Amino acid sequence: MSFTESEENYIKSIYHLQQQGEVVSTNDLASELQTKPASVTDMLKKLKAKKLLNYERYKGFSLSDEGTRVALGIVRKHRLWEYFLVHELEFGWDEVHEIAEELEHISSPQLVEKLDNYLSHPKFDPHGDPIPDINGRMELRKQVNLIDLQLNCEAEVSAVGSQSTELLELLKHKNIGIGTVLAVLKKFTFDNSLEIKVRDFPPFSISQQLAQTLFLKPLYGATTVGSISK
Amino acid sequence: MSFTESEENYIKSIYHLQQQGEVVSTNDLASELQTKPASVTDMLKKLKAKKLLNYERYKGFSLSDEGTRVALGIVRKHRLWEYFLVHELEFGWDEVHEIAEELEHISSPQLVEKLDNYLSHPKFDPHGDPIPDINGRMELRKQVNLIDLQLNCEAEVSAVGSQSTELLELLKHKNIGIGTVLAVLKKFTFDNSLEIKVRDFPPFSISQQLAQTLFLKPLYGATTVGSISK
DNA sequence: ATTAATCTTTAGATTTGTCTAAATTTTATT
DNA sequence: AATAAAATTTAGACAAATCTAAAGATTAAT
Repeated sequence: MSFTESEENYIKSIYHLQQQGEVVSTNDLASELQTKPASVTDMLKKLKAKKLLNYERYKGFSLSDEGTRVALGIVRKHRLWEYFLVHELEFGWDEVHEIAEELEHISSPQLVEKLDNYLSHPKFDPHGDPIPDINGRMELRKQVNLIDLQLNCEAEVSAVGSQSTELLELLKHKNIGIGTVLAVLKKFTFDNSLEIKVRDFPPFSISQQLAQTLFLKPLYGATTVGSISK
Repeated sequence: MSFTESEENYIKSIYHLQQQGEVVSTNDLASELQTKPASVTDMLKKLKAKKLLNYERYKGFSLSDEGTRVALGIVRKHRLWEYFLVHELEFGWDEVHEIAEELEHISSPQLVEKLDNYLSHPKFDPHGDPIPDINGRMELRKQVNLIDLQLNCEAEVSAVGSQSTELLELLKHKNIGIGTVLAVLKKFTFDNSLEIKVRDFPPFSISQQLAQTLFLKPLYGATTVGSISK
């Protein structure tokens, strides 16, 4: 079975929102896709009819197994093309997302496999996201300690190393929590403090002790700190 | 200005039909695009409104300079991708057309230039068709004797060197005629015979004497091609 | 537990590209 | 030149994907 570009975009967005943890809502999906909730509802019905989605009106929705399989196929194509654009064509890693959004809809399965082979089966794309194999399997993204995070690489806080009230108080004061997206701008060797930038806030600095408690994972579609997309 | 995939397909088809010499008609275009004449008329009006086409109802049409420029851009992308698919991804030259039909609609101009650079500015695609440069200029294609045809380069029989019944009998037996598309798979130096492959038939071999009577031109836009700059 | 606020869906319209069937224009034939 | 044939265009309809506006369902708040 084949799908329209629009259907594929919905499937991919649902997949990504599901990965981010929360239950996906019609409104979430509408804003992710830059469209209106009414349009989303229409498409949900189509995807349900094609058995890609578990959906009941007013009750929410999630990808079916088949929908997930399709989503992983699109993600595979997107990330392989990003890898090609950066490592072969010498694009910057911040320039390739939009182009890959087009390339991911090219349908030939043979093309994907030949490309994968040509690139020697890369496991991660230029943003650090894992590339699913032909069966949809991919390596888990490992959490990285903030201390070890690459400069200017956006990542999302996924765990904290302690639950102490003192730590939580400090995190709250600095507007950092699970899901916060940030990047390291500078590392100071004098005291191992870091200058970081949290989305929608001006840069500020944090201590080595604090940094050590924060674990992060790279973001899908991460960009330079200057131009926050997604 | 940008164009829909459908608009681009119309522009490209008009370009190709114009290259084949005759004046292009609504019916020709409809059958080329596997659609109906009424649909063609609708699109012609759209393309005229976008100044890509000189068109007056019932009087015929032709690409404007701007339309030609756009067509050459699409042809450039198509042929560069075909080159990539065959020479980098190791597709057979007979497998790449449909895939390139999709890839030619990817919009990024930067991608085209990086790809061209990556491939070291090839002048001809795997079928022997010339690849327009960024200004729409490309090398003229001349008729080539079958003896001189490059290996694995598809070409269309455009002339035979004799009208003898003996020759025509042989050509008929081998299913070769004007317009036949074939490629040379192998050349044998022992007797200068050639192993060739005619579309839709298994490969077979022909003698030096026969090969010498056959003149071919690479597929698609036949003879002329100027440059439309600016 | 009502009411208010929010979220989701329906109803009906719009745009793009297509179609069929009928009308119009051009061209070819007698 | 008149008429038949062919090519082209118009008129009206449809499917896909979207929109706005309004109605329906759920959730939150008093």
